[in-house]
Amino acid sequence: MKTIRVASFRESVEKVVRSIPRGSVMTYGEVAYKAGRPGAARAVGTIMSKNDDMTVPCHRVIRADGKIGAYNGLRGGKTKAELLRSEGYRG
DNA sequence: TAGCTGACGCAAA
DNA sequence: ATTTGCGCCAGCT
Repeated sequence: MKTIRVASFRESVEKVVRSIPRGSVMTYGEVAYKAGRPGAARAVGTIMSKNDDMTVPCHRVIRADGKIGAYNGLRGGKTKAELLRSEGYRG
């Protein structure tokens, strides 16, 4: 029998972001939708901002208007734009 | 438990 | 096309 653990929205979001293939990007709204909470794009941003997990390619999550948005800069001076461009994203 | 914060999203001007 | 304002949701103190 499985544990009765209910994945927090945060865990779902991290899982979705982790599933984003290299060279591709997803909007906060899309991530929220896949995480099971359509419209929670804001919450996704809130979660990502405090996310210290390097296993989550949070830099692959951009805004719905096409802008890159913000980034914690945990990569070491690398900007979100630099990382995305490095992976093949041109915008 | 309640209130504040913020890597967003969309509509209107 | 750009800027401003309001609404939305989950996390953190």
